[in-house]
Amino acid sequence: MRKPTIQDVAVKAGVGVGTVSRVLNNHPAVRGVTRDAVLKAISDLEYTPNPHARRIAGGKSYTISVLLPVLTTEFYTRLLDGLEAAFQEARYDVAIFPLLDRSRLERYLGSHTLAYQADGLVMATYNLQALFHEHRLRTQQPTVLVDAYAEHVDCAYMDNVTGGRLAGEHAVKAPGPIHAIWVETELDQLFQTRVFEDRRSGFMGALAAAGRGLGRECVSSFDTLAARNTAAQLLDAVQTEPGGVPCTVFASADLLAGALLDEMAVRGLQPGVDVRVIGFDNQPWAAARGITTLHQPVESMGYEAATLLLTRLNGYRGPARARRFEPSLIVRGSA
Amino acid sequence: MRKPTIQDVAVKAGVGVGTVSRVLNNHPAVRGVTRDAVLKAISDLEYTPNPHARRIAGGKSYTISVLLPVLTTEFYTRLLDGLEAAFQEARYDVAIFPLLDRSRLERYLGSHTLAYQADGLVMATYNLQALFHEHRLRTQQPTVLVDAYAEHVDCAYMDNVTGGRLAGEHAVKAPGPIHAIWVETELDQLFQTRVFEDRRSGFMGALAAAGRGLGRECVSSFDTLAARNTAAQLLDAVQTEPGGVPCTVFASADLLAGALLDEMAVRGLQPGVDVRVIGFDNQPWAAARGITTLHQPVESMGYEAATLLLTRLNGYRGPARARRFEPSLIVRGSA
DNA sequence: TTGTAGGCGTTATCAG
DNA sequence: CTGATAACGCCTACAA
Repeated sequence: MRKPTIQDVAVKAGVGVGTVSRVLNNHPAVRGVTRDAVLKAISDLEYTPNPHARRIAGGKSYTISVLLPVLTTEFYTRLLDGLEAAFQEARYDVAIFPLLDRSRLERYLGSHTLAYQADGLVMATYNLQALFHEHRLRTQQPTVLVDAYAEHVDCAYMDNVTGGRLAGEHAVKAPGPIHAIWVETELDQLFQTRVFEDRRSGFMGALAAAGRGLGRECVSSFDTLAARNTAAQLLDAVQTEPGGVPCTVFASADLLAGALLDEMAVRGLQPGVDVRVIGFDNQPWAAARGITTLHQPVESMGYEAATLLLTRLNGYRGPARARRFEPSLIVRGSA
Repeated sequence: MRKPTIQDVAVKAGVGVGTVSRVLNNHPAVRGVTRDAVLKAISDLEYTPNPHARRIAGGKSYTISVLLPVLTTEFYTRLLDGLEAAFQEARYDVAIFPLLDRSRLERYLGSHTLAYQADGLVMATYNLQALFHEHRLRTQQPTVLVDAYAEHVDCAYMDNVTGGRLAGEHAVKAPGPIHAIWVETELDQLFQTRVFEDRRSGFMGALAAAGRGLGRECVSSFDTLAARNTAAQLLDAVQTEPGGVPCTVFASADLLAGALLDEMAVRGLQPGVDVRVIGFDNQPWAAARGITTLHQPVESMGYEAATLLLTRLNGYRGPARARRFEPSLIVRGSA
């Protein structure tokens, strides 16, 4: 009852192993009839190729390492969906390395791990290139950045500046003061991301272009409690100042927007009327709560990132490419 | 500049490949001098064996799949530290599969993935055995549960009943009412864990043994905001009822205890005097906040789980073994 | 105790 | 288009 091999399939289909290998790899030079016979043998035998054997025979590992932060957001689930879809089509395996902490990252970069054995590397959100040079990775693996941008590296990134701008352009459509809540950025330099800076600069730009100024700015860490407290502080200020309501608040992440809506409900403030709320991310629950927000084509970004890496693996040697993805505004009741 | 192979090492050390292979696998029949020479060649060349080649030649992949939830808690970082330490010693690679969502889990179990090819499986916290049967995994891989218990499977688990009991025994040392805050368990049956149930039953047992009853019970989801709200509710009730203070509160996770302390501070209630607080987990920040809590030997549990799996891989065929680990009470100012 | 040779399941390179 | 056959890097007898 041992696992069937390519040999077994070849015998059963009455062809040579080479032919079986060809149909396995979608090689064009196979006659239709032959291909069908092989395919039938494969399914009859419930044959699955041994990945280790192809790794050793082909000189490639057919494995991609994906390094990503472990924020338990839907964002990374969707990102992985996009990445995995593309890699699976190309028969690559993906190994996920959650960056739980800094020392773990360094271990991943040690030469004994799977990360080292992989054919390519996907780095999400954080640009760890610098660190890679410190550790002078011997085999410079093809690398692609996703949800991050850097020069001289292939990357697929979300244009958060544009996202911020769209939010700003929507904000200025209404009169009244405009406020914003930003997300506190990580302290560790290594784990820094420019996402929220970008959203801010896009937003500010739109306001400036419309000749509008920003009222209050608050900063909150990415945490429900902190978000709620920040929302309360902002509303306290807004409610006590003359002409404070109606106003518009750009909450630069849906988590913040949700907390703001909660706090507004307590105070009897009506979304879209007393306080117009614009979020960011289009989280799954954003629709139900009627949050006007920015949707990000995350899966597409992941898919494209994977595609960029695959072209490198297939021999592309040209200059680094950058693929930009634009968030789109989804208008709902909150603004 | 290509990766050195076992051949290169053999040449450099002036021995045959067989000898190199033997020292690689800790085979006893190698002379000390020879071994040293080989070892030197290995480190000179910075040679690392190709795991895929090992797999295909030896029939093992030397890879372990670790399935774990992605709660970004220190708990899983420590657990992985323990697991990886043991596996590294045995020259096994570990591939981490974060269980971001249900469909992803099913994909991991698909026959093409690394998880399927691994020599063994570690499942953390959740017992997914049932699912495995549904999917009738053909190659029943050796599996070990960690931070979870089930019959007929090797497992290393934290005795949360004892942890709860220790908390209870500490709680009953003081007079006054005793309250508790529990963590809401996951809705999806598949992703269920008994951890919090166990803490509860241990705690209740200790109270019963001491002839004491439980006052108020609250449930909170594992989220800072929810925890804070729950704490507020509890304190509202406690402060308004006669003889409500001083009292003792068992917060079954440090996250809950921290939120409780925050809310107490707002109300001017003194920890350890007005309200005695007992947490659970001994998070890194628990010491600074003076939280009396239960420390869990998480690394040891991980290490032991890995060891159990390794014995299976080395041919152990006996009955399932269960290794129990006991939390220990750390008394600080809060109780 | 050590070296040599055969084989593991694929892919890739040839002739045909 | 297809079938042999030589790699790929390692492990494991078997022989020395």
